[in-house]
Amino acid sequence: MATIGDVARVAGVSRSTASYALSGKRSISPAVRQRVQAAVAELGYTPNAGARALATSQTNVLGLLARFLDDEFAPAMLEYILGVTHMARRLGYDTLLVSEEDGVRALHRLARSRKVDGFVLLNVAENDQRLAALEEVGHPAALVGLPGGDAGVDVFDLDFEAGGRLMVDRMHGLGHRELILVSQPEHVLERGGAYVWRLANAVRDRAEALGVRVHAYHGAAAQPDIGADLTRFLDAHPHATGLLLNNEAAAAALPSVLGARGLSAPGDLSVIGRYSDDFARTFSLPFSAIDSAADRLGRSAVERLVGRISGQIPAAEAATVELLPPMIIDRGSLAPPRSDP
Amino acid sequence: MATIGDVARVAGVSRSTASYALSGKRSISPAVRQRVQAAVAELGYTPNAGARALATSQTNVLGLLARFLDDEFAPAMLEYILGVTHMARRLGYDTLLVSEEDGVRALHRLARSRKVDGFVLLNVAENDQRLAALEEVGHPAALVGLPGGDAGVDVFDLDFEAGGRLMVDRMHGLGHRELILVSQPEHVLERGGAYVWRLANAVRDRAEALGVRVHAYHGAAAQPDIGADLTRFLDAHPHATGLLLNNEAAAAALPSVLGARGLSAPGDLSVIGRYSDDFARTFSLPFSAIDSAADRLGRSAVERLVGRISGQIPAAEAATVELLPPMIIDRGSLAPPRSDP
DNA sequence: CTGAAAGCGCTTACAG
DNA sequence: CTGAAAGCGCTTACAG
Repeated sequence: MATIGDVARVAGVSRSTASYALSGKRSISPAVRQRVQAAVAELGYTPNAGARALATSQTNVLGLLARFLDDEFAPAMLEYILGVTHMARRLGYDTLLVSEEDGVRALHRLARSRKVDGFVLLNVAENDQRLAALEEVGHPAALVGLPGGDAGVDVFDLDFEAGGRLMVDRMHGLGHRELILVSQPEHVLERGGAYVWRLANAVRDRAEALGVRVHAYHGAAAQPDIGADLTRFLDAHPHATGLLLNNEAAAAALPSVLGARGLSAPGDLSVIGRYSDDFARTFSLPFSAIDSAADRLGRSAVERLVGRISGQIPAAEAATVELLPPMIIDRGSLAPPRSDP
Repeated sequence: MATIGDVARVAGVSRSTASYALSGKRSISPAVRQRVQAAVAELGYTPNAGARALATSQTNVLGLLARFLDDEFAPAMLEYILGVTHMARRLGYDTLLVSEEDGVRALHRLARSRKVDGFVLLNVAENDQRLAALEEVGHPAALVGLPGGDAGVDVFDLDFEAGGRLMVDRMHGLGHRELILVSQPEHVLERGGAYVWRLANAVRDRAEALGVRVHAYHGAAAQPDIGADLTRFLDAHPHATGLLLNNEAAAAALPSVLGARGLSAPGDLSVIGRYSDDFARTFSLPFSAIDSAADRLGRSAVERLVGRISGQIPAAEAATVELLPPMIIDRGSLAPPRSDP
């Protein structure tokens, strides 16, 4: 493998000149620059990452800490991951994907070994153990998911409260006065999945303010339980005309459940979900939904993180919380309630 | 951040002794070893990865080259990825996830910069551009997916031919004599998704040998097209009693399609799919299926790759092709055909 | 059983 | 505008 020494020799300059010619950190005569570039091309030179990391204390690698939970919807995680890897690459970074259980250990290991320049944490919980570790190690970081207290680092998330309000407003505007809300399982919530109650509380408050009845439930996160749950909820509230879903599995199961009852949306029931457009396409979900914008959140987190690492965002600049305004992607499952004869 | 020099000073030994005490590469008096270990614990010492990589030419990082295709089923990829990251970590490696379009470029970049010790290639095509690049760079590698020619590196895949035979044998054994096969879209095949025709051809040959009629189709990879496709296939062959699916989207869409027709499996139609258990659970698919064993394939690939990297598998040992025997996970969608009155 | 020293391949003050 | 040299933090022959 060619080294900078080889490049220097071929170009007939010193190693430092070769290095500067490549980094552009000091002015170089055009002739020399040309010779160096030619040598690089001829030798297929690429700097040794370890040597460069040792010399500069920069790795150009980001640590991506995913957190997979048994009772959550794994495929959704992939979109965040791809958002992160794509933006990272675009900005000149590679991504170390960490899926191990013990995120705290991983953070310490990667930070202390200087394997990465910063971290993106996915699926951040209300009371996330990893935040304390993050503070200890002192690496730059960005979170996807809004934690409870002050994180001390940049945070990106969908505005789930606004999402809850938006769901109710839309239904109310169409004339619906009795709704069913199906959230993620209580396990998710107890474990710190704050987005569950943030949306649910917002739905409740807004509904109350508007005089809309809401029956709020937690549903299972997988089949066949969630199908049975949905059937039960629909049985219990025959006069409900709108269904709000903050639970991917419920959305995926709904077509069969409606089919089995001979119902269709929006004819018999208006439906709003909350999931990604990708998810909708993959599983043919014909329901209007608030876009979870996973890809975009991943990208934004990386953009900001790299800004911190590179110093483009001054260290003094306080950490921000960026809550993405929810947007409903219309797939035709919303209409005024059927006026019963 | 503590260095080996700090450890040496605190332990009262030389840097080389500290290093050897940690690596165990030469014998160390128990007393010294103790002091070094105590110093490590006290200082929270972790070796600097860049420095170690520079000194040893080993990074303890694996490059994972995923390949996401528009018309393939992305969530399935996640299982391979997790199989890889989990086994890698267990063996002391981190995983660099590469999702960029141009896999060939990425291979060169990572190999030449010595950022990784070896590569796992996912979703390998019949005629995969990345294989030539792999040979050029000379890094150890393992493939998930069987390419056309001789890859020159270790290959892991599901035995799709045996899978095709197994599907037909099972249906035939139950008494079915007319089947419909729904494969991935032709795009997938043309692009080099050899597993599509490997399974399809095996189905055709076995069926012919057993005197079973098979209507073979390609179906779309997403909704709503795949739903329409399925409906069309079922309409065209009202006497078919068995359905073989080598197409995840088709499996996901089938419950609604059957529901709409008032059909159920296996009462009206026996069904065998080919997807992972995880997929079945997530989407509540009630169909018996050949397990795609993504997690296991990812793990096996890493195990072998690390064996090559570490030299535990001698370089002289020829590359192997490991085809996993297919296994049907029974979910109750298989029964003898209804004896029409 | 242990230490002093060279070397891995870069970058970057320092000097001219 | 360019070069000689130090230094990043490890590992590992070499020497005792």
